[in-house]
Amino acid sequence: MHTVIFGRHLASMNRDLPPDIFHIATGSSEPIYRQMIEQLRRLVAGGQVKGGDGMPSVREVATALGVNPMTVSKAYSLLEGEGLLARRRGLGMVVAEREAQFHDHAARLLLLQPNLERIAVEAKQLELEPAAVIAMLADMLK
Amino acid sequence: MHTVIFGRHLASMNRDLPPDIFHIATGSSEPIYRQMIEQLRRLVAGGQVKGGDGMPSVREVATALGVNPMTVSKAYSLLEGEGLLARRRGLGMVVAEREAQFHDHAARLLLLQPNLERIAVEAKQLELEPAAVIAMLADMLK
Amino acid sequence: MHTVIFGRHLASMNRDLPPDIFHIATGSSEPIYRQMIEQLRRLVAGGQVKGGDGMPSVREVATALGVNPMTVSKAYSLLEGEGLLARRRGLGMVVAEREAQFHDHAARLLLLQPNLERIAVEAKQLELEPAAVIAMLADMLK
Amino acid sequence: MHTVIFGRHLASMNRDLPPDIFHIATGSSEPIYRQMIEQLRRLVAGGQVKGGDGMPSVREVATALGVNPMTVSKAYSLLEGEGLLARRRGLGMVVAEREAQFHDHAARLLLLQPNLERIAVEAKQLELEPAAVIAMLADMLK
DNA sequence: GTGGTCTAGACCACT
DNA sequence: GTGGTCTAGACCACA
Repeated sequence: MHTVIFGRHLASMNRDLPPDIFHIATGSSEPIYRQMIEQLRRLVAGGQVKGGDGMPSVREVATALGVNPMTVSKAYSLLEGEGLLARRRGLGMVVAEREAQFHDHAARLLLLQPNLERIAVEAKQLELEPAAVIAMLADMLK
Repeated sequence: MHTVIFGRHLASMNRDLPPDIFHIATGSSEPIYRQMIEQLRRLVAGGQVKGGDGMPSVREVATALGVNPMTVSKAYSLLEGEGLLARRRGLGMVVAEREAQFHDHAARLLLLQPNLERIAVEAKQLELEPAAVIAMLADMLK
Repeated sequence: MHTVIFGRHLASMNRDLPPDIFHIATGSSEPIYRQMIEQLRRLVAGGQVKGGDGMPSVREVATALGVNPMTVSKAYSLLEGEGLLARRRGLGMVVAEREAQFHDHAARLLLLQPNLERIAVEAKQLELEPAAVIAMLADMLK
Repeated sequence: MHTVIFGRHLASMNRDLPPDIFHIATGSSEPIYRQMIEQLRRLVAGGQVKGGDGMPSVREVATALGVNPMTVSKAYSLLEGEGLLARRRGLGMVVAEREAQFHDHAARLLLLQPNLERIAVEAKQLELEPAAVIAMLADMLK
């Protein structure tokens, strides 16, 4: 799969992530490449994926997901532009060391904040009881 | 705020709604017409807008929002197809009497459910403490 | 080409830039989309293109340059991600207002700095006389 | 800096070059093998490296730079094809005697010319004052 | 009309 | 083997 000829040249590459780290909802209106981007962002922020981890190759992911390699490539490129992935030319992509630091709990919570705010606005427009909304969310989080 | 342009004295004290009942985030990735549709649905379900209320004209809304009249027209047409608005020939759109009934609290909560579920999924991927997420939402709902 | 139906809906759109603002060296090893990106960055920094200016459409540029629309689209998308362009959905791209501010002379000089530093390193490795290098550059800048 | 590993006493006091004569920017978009080629060309033209000097082995350079030996080998092969390096069977590569002559100052300046022209073009697109550009370069060349 | 997404396939550069 | 670039063409959503 990824034959290493000279062991020491990828000192920073920890492990190769499996091609099935991405889970795509093909029915969703959200573009495939965008689903991939947001998933990887969360995986990194949550610590499931660490800096230096070797990403599965574009072709591997493409076959695993049954999508066109260009679609995967687009996601990778955008993640590279974002600083989350780094290219090892001729070798593949790795999770960037600097950017992919653990976010602490507070930082991760901040990532959810804008989405929570949207919920709050909608709940108010619906004139819902705060307690009922909170109870529903609490139930889902179990 | 609620300036009445043409006093329309009909049965059951209904009002003419102002052109600024919609609040559009032009920067959002959500289409304008869809923002309008969902806002009106919530306003009706929450009771801020009642059956028989007169909608502002396409042109009024378009200028108030700085949006293409075609976009407003599209939203109105879809809401009409949905049964939430009704066309009164020569008089413009009014909120439909039959469809636009108060939803009770449980029904309104159901409208929020899918969005809450998205939040729950994201919170789990971020490995957030349920208590922290709930506390944040509770704070926003005050 | 760009028929405006209702004049007031694009208050911030100053003028439509011609499709030939880009000059592509097809022989270059530098990718087409990257040439476009760097050219627009410089045009904005230099003030030749201002915030609010309407970009020519993807299809116009593509035919003017004789390249695939997707190539132009890629450049536009990356420039949007960079904040230099903004999408007006259904209407096309405009130069972003916030990002596309005049750079003053000092700021523009900073854009050239890294490239100049590369030159300096190379000149030293070639053990060139500073005066000769400077004279050559001065001649080219006339 | 110039540590001699194996004293090789041949005609015309030539040295063994250290494995760290190359300085690679792995983050650069310029390919590693190309960086190596251009650096060696400049070092030879500038006289820091002379005909007959012994190049460090592929393996030495690869480990010193943390680069794949194939990459170093590719650079060496291309430099050999160019005539700048020569293969001494069983002894490794040496800098070629015939090709690796001092370039006089004018010839070396010519090597820098294309890069300077790129700078000039960019400076014009940025509408920079020639004097300011020249001053900045002069400062760097000190 | 606008841009966005995805597919299929070819070719290239780098390691 | 790796990713990058470009083309050609189809389909969609938005205004």
